[in-house]
Amino acid sequence: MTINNAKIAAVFEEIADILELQGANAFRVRAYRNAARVVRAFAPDIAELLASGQTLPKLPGIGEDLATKIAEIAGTGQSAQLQRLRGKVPEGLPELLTISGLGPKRVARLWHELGIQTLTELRQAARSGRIRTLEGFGGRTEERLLQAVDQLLHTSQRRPLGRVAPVAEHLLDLLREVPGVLEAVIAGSFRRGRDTVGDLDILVSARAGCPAIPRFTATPEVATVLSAGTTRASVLLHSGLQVDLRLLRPASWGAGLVYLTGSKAHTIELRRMAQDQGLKISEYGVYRGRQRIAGATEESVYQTLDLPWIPPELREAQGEIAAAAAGKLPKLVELDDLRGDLHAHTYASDGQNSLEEMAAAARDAGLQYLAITDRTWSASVARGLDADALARQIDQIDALNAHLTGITLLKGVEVEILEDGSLDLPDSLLARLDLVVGAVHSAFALAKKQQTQRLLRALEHPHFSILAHPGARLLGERPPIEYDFAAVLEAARQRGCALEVNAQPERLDLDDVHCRAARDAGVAIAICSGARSVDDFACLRFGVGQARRGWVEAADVLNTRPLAKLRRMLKR
DNA sequence: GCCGTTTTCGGCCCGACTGTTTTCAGTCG
Repeated sequence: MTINNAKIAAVFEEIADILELQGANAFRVRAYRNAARVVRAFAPDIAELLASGQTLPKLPGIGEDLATKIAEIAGTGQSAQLQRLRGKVPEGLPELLTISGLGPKRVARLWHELGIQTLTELRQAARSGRIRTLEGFGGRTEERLLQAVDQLLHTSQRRPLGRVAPVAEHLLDLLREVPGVLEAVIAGSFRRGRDTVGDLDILVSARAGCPAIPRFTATPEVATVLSAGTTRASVLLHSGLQVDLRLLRPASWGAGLVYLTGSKAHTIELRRMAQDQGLKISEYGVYRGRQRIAGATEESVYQTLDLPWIPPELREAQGEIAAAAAGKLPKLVELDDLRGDLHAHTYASDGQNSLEEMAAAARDAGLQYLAITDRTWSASVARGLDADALARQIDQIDALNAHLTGITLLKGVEVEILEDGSLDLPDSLLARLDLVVGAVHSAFALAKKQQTQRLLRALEHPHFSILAHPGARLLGERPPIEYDFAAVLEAARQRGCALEVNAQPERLDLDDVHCRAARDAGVAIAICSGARSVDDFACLRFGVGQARRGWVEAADVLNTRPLAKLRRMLKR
């Protein structure tokens, strides 16, 4: 079994859960959770790093003890501490912590006083009315727990950002119509552009007496009201999605935005800095003593700490605050910087529209060029292109370009990277194209070493231009393939190939962490829609968001180049 | 468990909501 960073993080999360159930010091628990977060966001594969004799660099929140534990897990795949802790609590107990409304104290009491160890036992106890017999637990609590268990069993956790966006924007429209509402935005991980969101955090700026909360909880989209106070409400939609609404006065708008946008780690870092300066930051403002000295805008909050405004996508406590303090924040790529799209399909393979329709839609989306990259014959899609069909499409595109205005089509293909790393079309044909996009769509479970060899061999093909969705993941459906990212990155750098950020909501691949590593390595990034219909160019914004989370600037992105320059780069 | 040009000990972000409390603990974000 290979130990990747995510697995090391999972060990720390489990240790934190069990310690919490044992009533351990809350800050010690936090240290483990913090370590899990830091390890997960660290791009190099730690197990490989250590195996190759290198040492783990100093990471924030990872001291001597945790560094030793990381080395143990990376080397042996085990944690003696976790083994020991697992013996102390029933196996199913940590899972109970995932129930909304149940924390460590209550779970521990349910276990000690009622012998509840699993979700099923919790449900039975609630149904039979045993929970309300405990001191401090009442009938309401019992009822809510029952609901929460059913909720947990019936809904999946995080959802792709691009799938939630339409719902989010609809709710904003509703809220903006409520009298007294001045502004409404989605904050939280949605605003930070994370690839998936667990819930929606809506922030509303309103005058006193604004009925936003009762109007919100009464909308037909709401299935269950979890809580509703004067400044805050929490609901479940029929889809199971949780939405939290927060009401603020205009004077607190900026402070509220900072707080509710997070991330939690970023917020904590800011609040700590404020403490050092004798200030206090809350969602209502920045205070010196009782006096509010800032808070109406986000800029005013950061300014009290002598920081420039930090783009939401960077707010992950990954060095952005230090960069801001040093005046070294990146100037992040924006949607408008994209001059073209380098990955799109037509009905020649698995797309739904013609060359002409795709060209027109791309032009309407503000693009100057569009690469047509249909799938090839060995793909598991109907009508994948063979050599003859691709040759015909090349001629069609040449003919079409002769009278297209405002947009240029580039000749490309999304070629299959076969299991052995060969491509399913001959180099002689690929040579006639403007660019070659290659991707893995099969044999996802190859061992890491073989998978790496496969990708490295593909990158060696003389006409290979862009490695599409390198991890081949599908959010919520398929985990990323296992491969040596550092080796692939180095090969791409040497060969002058780009790595794609595929903007399809289920892909967003490269992810943020790998975007940043690619940028740091000087490997070009291509932000592409992978469009299969004329509507799909709209998802480019999610790809841009992912790149922004990876600190990517316009100059790091292949398709921000003007066409002439792009052609020169592709020739190399 | 981490961290430190005021510290190697003693701190560690801050506030809202709920339920069952006669004043607050637990949970959440």
